Amino acid sequence: MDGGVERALQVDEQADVDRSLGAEAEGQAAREILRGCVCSRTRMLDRVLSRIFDESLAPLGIRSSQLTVLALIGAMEGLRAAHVAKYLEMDKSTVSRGVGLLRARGWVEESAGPTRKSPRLDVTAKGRALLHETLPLWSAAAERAQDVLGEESVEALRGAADSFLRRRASH
Amino acid sequence: MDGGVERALQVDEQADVDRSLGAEAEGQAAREILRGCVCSRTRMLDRVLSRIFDESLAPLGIRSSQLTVLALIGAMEGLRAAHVAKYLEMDKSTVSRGVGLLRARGWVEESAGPTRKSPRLDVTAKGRALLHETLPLWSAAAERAQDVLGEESVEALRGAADSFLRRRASH
DNA sequence: CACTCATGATTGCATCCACAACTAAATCTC
DNA sequence: GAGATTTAGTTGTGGATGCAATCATGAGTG
Repeated sequence: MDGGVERALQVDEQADVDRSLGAEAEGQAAREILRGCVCSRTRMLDRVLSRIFDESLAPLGIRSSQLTVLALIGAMEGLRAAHVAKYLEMDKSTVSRGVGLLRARGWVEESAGPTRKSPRLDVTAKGRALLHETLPLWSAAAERAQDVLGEESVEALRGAADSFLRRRASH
Repeated sequence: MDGGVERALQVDEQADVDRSLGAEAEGQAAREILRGCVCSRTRMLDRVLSRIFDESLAPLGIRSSQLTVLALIGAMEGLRAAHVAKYLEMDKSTVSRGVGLLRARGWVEESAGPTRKSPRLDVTAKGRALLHETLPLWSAAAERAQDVLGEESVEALRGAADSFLRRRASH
């Protein structure tokens, strides 16, 4: 096989990426992006974490993304779709479809809200039961995440999220 | 304590929603998940970052996710799809379709690899030109990310990714 | 009250993402 | 070298995601 690629995947990716670059300016751009991109790195971590949590939650037929929405609705009274979108930094269309799935599965229901156009969202009894069932699976996933990412990485992620939430709240 | 849930929505001028988090047991499970879930928080940060980067890159018709793959292919010689999947923690099917898009747009081409079944991937001249063009837009996005998330949060994310990459490399 | 504007939600579209099933090719084993 | 196993890539399916466009409703103004 190709020594550079293999070693990159085993030892120190970044160092080998640098080493495998030619002197061309195009390689510079590629390296610059790969090294420094918080976005691609965060997405990678998201993929790793989602894989772990979704696998753990699979027996209950709910995914981590849906569980987040369900938990939010369950934790706050009188929540409406727009609030979910704002709090979770989601597009309203994503929330709309996500809530649609939660409703289709009988975990969430719409009640008449203060206005006609935006009904309030509530977790059904079935949904509350599910939330209870998810707890042990969720805990197991969290432990596995620690094993896979390492405590340092998980703590850093928590810190990043906390920092962002504080910043968002103060703005 | 977190406080993020309440404070975040307070910004929305919806004081009613603030009187949330009832004392019921079900709310406990929901709160537990919301507060502690690294997965949902990481995904939220991913959404925020992807929004910023995709918006910035939009004029060039490439998304951050595609740019990551393109940059990786451009940075490493003789890369094949399976390597991309491993390095970026993606499913092979996702890589397959992603590379298909990059090829359809003329940014990536397949050359005959060492074996028949796995061709090597190379960035075309057009792709290299694009990589150059992305640099200033990417830098602008990185700056905006700093503004939105805050330096502390971005640094924590970098640390988390670095920590994970080191750990993965040593395993 | 009518008009305007902002808000909340849905739908079309394209992509992102992964699991499962499948095909084909490389590798291993005997 | 033939058969079993592993590996690489594709395709089907279902959900996640966001942008743009749309529609209905709420709010504000004259």
